[in-house]
Amino acid sequence: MTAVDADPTAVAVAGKRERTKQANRTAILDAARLVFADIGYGAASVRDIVRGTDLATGTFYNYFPDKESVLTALLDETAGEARLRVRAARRGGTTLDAFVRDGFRAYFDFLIEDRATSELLSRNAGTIRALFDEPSLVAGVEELAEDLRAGVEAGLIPDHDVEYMAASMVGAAFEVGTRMLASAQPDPARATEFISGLFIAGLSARA
Amino acid sequence: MTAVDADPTAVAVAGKRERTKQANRTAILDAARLVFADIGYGAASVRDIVRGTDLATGTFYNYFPDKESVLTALLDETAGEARLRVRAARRGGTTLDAFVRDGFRAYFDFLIEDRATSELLSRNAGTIRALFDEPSLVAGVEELAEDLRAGVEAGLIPDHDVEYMAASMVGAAFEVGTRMLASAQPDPARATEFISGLFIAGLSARA
DNA sequence: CGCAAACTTGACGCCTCCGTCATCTTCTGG
DNA sequence: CCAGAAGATGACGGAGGCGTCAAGTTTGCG
Repeated sequence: MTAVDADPTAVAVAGKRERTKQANRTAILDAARLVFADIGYGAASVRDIVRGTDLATGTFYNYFPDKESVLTALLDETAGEARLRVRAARRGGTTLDAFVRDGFRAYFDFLIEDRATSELLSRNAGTIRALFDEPSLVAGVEELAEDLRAGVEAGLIPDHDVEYMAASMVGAAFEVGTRMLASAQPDPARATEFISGLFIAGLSARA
Repeated sequence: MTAVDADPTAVAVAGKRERTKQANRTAILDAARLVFADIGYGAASVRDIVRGTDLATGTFYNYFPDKESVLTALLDETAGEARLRVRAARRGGTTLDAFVRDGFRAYFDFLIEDRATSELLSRNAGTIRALFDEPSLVAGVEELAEDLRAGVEAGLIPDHDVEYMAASMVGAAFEVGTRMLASAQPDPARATEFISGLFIAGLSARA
């Protein structure tokens, strides 16, 4: 905030008003991500979020009506991107091997790149699932199921129960990802190798 | 409580004092299981638990010092039993096939038998993991890892990364189990069949 | 420069939670 | 049957959360 203003030649890309608004919103989201990951969504209060910020209580309510809408924004903006990336990677492949490998790899890469969001998700997966029926990585299961269905129809993927395939892939990736992050030197290539081998062989077996 | 007292010939198996204590403790645990599953551990208050009971606030503190110790008791007493069952089933087998199949089957059976606990666990998995380092189904990953390690040494199980094997099995079972419970007529045999096939083939592939 | 609009601030009223404890009720052993 | 122990009860003081809003500050613009 001060450092940015220090250079008088810096042209205001947008009005100062607009820039501050953006900064405040981001500050709130960043603080919330930390708090939710740390003590969990349920235990967190709006005050906890505000405290992670240099804003006043009232200001919070200028940006979000309540705690839940902060979580929603967080999921839409950050986790939503992860979903897109994973899906794009998956759809790039034209073989079972590529479909599986590229999808998992994109997911593990994301976990490492944005650990704050990873922690938010793993800490609050149950709550997120309970709170919304639709969204987030957790219910990205649906997307996987869709893609698997398409793959099965195209003859790309063996014809097992699509729901179960999706569930097992997401569940395994989630848990293996957590394990990977717990290590001192997370190695997404190794994690990808393990889990891809598992599913490629596992799914290739006849129904 | 009234019905039990109605029969004057019913011999007090233990003093009434003792029986009431047992009943109160159970009432608190039952209410807590429901509340935690419903709104999540973090959002739950001691009052919420007490309200699910016909006891007074003060009585709660005669049984547990705080919310956390209720969760601990719940996990020790109920989920602990699940872990034992799964482990016993798994260890009964002398082939990879039996090890995998029986373990998964015991887990899925448990999910169906004790749905209240299942929901408690899936809703609060993240919190439980964050709260304790050691316990519960969630960290039953450790036990699986141990058993897998033993299996690998005995030549029963192919030599992949044990941590990753355990993580992927637990993660996949968790998610597939959730899916199974969501169905109108949960079929543990079908779920077991799917996931066993996946892992038996997937793990049998060379390292 | 100066004023209106936009935004921030934090104190306020209301509410719920926490853990305690004096008091009342129930049980038990003699 | 009774006295004393065991336990249940719920009101209480203290803490902190919620969402609001009057007052103050900053920005944009003519």
